[in-house]
Amino acid sequence: MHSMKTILVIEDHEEIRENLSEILELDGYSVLKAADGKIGVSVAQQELPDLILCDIMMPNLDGYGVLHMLSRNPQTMRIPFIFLTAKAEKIDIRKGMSLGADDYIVKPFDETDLLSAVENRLKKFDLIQDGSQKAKAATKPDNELFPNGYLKNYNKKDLVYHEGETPTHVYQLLSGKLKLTRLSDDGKEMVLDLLKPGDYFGYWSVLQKQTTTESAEALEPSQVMLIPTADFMDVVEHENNIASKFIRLLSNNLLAQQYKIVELAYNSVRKRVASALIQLADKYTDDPSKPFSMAVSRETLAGIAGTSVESAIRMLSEFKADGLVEVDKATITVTQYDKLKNAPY
Amino acid sequence: MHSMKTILVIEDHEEIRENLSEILELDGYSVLKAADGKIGVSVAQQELPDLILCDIMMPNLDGYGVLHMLSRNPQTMRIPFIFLTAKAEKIDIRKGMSLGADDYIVKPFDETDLLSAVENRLKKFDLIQDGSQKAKAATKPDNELFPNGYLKNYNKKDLVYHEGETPTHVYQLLSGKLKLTRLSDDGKEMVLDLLKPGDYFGYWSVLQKQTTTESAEALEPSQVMLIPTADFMDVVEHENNIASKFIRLLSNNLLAQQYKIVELAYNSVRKRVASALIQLADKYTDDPSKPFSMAVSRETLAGIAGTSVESAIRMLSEFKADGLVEVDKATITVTQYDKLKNAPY
DNA sequence: CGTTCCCTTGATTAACTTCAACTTGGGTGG
DNA sequence: CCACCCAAGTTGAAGTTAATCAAGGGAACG
Repeated sequence: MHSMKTILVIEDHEEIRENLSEILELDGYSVLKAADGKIGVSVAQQELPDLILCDIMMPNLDGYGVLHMLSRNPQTMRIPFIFLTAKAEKIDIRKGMSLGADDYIVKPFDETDLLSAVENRLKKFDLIQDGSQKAKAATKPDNELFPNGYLKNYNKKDLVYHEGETPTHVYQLLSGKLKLTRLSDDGKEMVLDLLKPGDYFGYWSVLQKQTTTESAEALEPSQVMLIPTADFMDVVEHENNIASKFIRLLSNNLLAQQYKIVELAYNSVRKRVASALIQLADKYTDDPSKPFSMAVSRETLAGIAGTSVESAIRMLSEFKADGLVEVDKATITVTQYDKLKNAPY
Repeated sequence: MHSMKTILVIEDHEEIRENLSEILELDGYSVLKAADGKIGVSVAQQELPDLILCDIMMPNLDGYGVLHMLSRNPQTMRIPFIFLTAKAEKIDIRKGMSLGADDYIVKPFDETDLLSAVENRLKKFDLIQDGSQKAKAATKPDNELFPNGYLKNYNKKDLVYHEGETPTHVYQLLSGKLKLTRLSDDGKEMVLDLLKPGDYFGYWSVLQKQTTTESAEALEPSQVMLIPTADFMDVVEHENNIASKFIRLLSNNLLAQQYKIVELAYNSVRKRVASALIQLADKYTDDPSKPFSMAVSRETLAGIAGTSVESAIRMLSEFKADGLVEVDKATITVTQYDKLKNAPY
């Protein structure tokens, strides 16, 4: 498939390093290993691999340092560079991307994710001798829209995809709840949208042919259908009714976001938190008139409202004092939907 | 055309009232006149017109009062109600819409706009005996995408369309500059997007089949192509390549708005104003590296940044003091594009 | 030549974030 | 089962930011 590409793995944990190497070798790559940043840089400069996978947190020289040093050498600056990162370190992602990393893989990683990220980056890299792989017959069954779609389950806090990745799929949420979030420059998390079963997501990045600009995280155990991007594009470009379906979805999202923009610009935090609760209730209940309970972390709530966790909590206790909501541990119950919605301040 | 529909005009200024009546009568409507709100209400209840045009600012009983009173009477509550409003009274629009007005016409009004608004409302009203006007052959020339599009010129401050109207067209800006704005509940104006020649706009409302949620205002003399909505939908639904073009436009807009959301939620006003200037420069110049001058009112700038006019001005003078921009009357020149863009705070 | 609109600046006030300390609860390992 | 720990939630106090209110300047327009 690929003519023996060489990949350099820089990672201080032996177990992870060996695991990675094994996966890559099984897929037919030649693998170089380095146990810390310093070794990594020297190997990279001697061997000039086709791609580099590099951990961020390492003794001696960390991942940022490696990237920085390699990007100053003309011979190594163009080698595709993918960071490995632990789930927790949210803010780091932006830092790395701004330094010029090409992609991110979050540990613990999925085998498929890893290989497709690697493959994607290599493909993008040698676009010179490209252009020979868009054959594929045009046979589309009608009952199953996306024949190559497959299912995957996510647990609470799992990421379906991550800000800055190359999109590999388009997604449809089948069950559970997800949030789409984006980090600001100073690492605060803004919730762009909440998803409910049936919602498609992630397709805008595919349509714009750019890396994802937001992350998708499960709020509870969820089942998602993954549709390979090529599949999706194929269908959208050749099937009229599907195209217009996505046009409608897009314009719907667009209008919802317009509303959010105005709200964020000029409404008080109190109003925004109230609005966040309403949005949650609207998304996740059929009949908003009766009391609706939901388990939302304060952090998520703050992210929807676009405020600090502390402020969100303060507003929440105000609402509680006013008898609009009830709070029991993590469970928030909206008892006075209408009053909450129409509160003037 | 219409079987002698009756329209009631409630307006205290005789000149405007007569002018309106004349236009409507010429178009074949039967017109009733009322010189103030009180008279208007009694005429409406006696004559039960098919549609009511009503000024807002009036002695005795103002437009809101008229609407309120009529909406309490079962006989009159369903009569389509269109407000007439002077350009200045921005905030009033929301108030009226929330009271149940169906549409707005801004004075001084364009004859065509007036008649199409009236016609639209009447059409929507008797959807009972509707359904006999979607004939039209399917002949679409390829060179001219939208054969029924026509041109129209707008001067500075003119509105192409107005928040809350029923969309009658989809638009493409051919020359000039436009802003898309939306008012917050307390009447502050947020600029959702700036448009440059070539941009399509207003199509999202058409695709969602709902009234417009934003206004489009010319920032300088501009030429716009107006495409009837039916035409647009026809083309989008049946021509693959056009559909995918609009899919791309939509997803592009969507991503731009995501960015704006995060910025509004968590960035300082200083950053937002800087960002607004960058956005202006990016939109309206080909080479952002060289100094770029633009004539923007402080109000518009504040609207883009989502802040008060005073704050926008303060930031502007800070930038001036730092040598990043130069200001001469209304003309702002960005001299240090990069510094402005990358300023950390 | 007055009036209006837009811009600008200063002073005050209100809102919200940040920092820091403390509480609670759920889970884990001894 | 208890002790401990870590994460999430909560509260108070201090500090910052930006909106608001108020006043005045200057150009433009009739």
